[in-house]
Amino acid sequence: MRVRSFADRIGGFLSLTVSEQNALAGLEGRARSLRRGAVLVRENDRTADLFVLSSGMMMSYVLLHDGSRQILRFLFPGDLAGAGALAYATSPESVVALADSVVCLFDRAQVAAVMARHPRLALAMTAIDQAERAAMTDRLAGLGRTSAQARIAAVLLDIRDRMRRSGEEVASGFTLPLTQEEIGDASGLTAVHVNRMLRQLEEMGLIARTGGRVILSDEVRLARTANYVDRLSRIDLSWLVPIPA
Amino acid sequence: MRVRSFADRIGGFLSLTVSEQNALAGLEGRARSLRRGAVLVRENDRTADLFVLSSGMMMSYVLLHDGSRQILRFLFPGDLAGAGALAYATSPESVVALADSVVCLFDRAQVAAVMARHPRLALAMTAIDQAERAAMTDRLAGLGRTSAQARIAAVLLDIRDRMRRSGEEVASGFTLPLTQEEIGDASGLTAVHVNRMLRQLEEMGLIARTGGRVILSDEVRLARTANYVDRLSRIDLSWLVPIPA
DNA sequence: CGACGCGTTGACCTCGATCAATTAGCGTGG
DNA sequence: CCACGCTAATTGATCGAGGTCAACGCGTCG
Repeated sequence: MRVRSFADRIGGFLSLTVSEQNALAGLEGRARSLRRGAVLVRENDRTADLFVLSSGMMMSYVLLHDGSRQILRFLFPGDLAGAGALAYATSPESVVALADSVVCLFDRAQVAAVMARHPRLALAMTAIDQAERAAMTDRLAGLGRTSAQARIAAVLLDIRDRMRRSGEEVASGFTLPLTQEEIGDASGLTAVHVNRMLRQLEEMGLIARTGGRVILSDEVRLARTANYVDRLSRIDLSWLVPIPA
Repeated sequence: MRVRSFADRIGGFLSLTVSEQNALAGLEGRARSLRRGAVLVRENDRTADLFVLSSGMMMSYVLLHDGSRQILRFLFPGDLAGAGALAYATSPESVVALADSVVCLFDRAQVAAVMARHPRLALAMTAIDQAERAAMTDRLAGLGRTSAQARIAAVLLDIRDRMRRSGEEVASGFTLPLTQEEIGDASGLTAVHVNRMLRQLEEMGLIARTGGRVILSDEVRLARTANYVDRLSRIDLSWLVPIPA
């Protein structure tokens, strides 16, 4: 199983000073293991913790009054989540494990202290968050303005890229760790229609499926139909380098 | 015309020290006036600036390959935008003035410097950003999972609350500074359907319209049908207070 | 074996899109 | 003051993407 720390993630965008590395190492908080399906945070729970997913896979979502669910984000090793705790006393979203997972919890005061001492880390964190925001706006545009087919294609590409970034070896294909209902809740569709769109993408030759595995056969056309951009890969922190502590 | 600085906005959540006030005052950047319709930033433009809207009203949006538009956010005086510059060399979104407006531009290096010197401001900025993220997830859930009627109701409530926060006196009603097409591009609907939903809300007695003015006649029912939450009003930074510089 | 969750498929329906036409508001020039 | 032209709002008719409902297959687990 792939394991990633937050230091690994930040280090991927910025070369860290020893002092910064130590700060991040010292931050490694309370570890907690979660079984598949276990709920880490429930919407409106009182919470003061942020966390980094160390291994496994999780998702965050909100529930609407009629019981329907909108999945906001899939989490992979190295991802920071729960940052809502910086602004709210209670969580604006629920977080649940999609696979057996391990998380590292940090109290927001710890996070604040590290940010105060290491401005460059604070800025890197902010920048990564901005990239996630951009990814979210892409999803917003997808839900508001694109076809069911495009949304499914986008989900597939997004998960593939996030798996890769988290250290998984994803060559041509990967095992989709989601039910079609979950894909639907992420893309604003019903499970039934997700099924039809997967079939359609398959018939068009853009993907192939065998068992639980998905192969992105024609990434170029897939990315084009999805309007997809890998926001995390475009991060440019070069302007930040000349500002050491 | 209402004018708001970023200091006003942050000060609304946190009592600032003199040093912090000075830092924000010193940050007030290059002012720039924009006519209604003027484009401040275009998607993929090279940019290193963030900005605060001082007066007027703007919006950010992205364009899809087929030419359709998704409005991401409406900006009111005091709102910070362009934070994508912290992560990217080119803007992930376009920003345009919806009314004659004035903005204050800051280079990201300036912003970084202030954040480095004033950790509490950095955290407050981060927290406000988290609140905007929460608002965006609400919109995501709205687009993915709610009816056209609910989305329109949400847009109306959102704009009302943002106007209020920016200092506008919004009693029972306000002048909607948007075309129905813009409301549609914000909510993932067509202008035609926006029109029908406005009429429907009117017939249901939830809103009233006279000329360009909208009156939210039954806020309670409106909020219920919209699944609406005012994220900015729930920010709780009390935990931050005990960490002075 | 039976219950259950998930995937798959078909039949049908609805919400919102699309197409089209009309009306209202408003600034401009005569 | 009025004719014109443009943009936005409004309304009706029709279409279609995606939802809903229902049935069935298949694998897993107790």
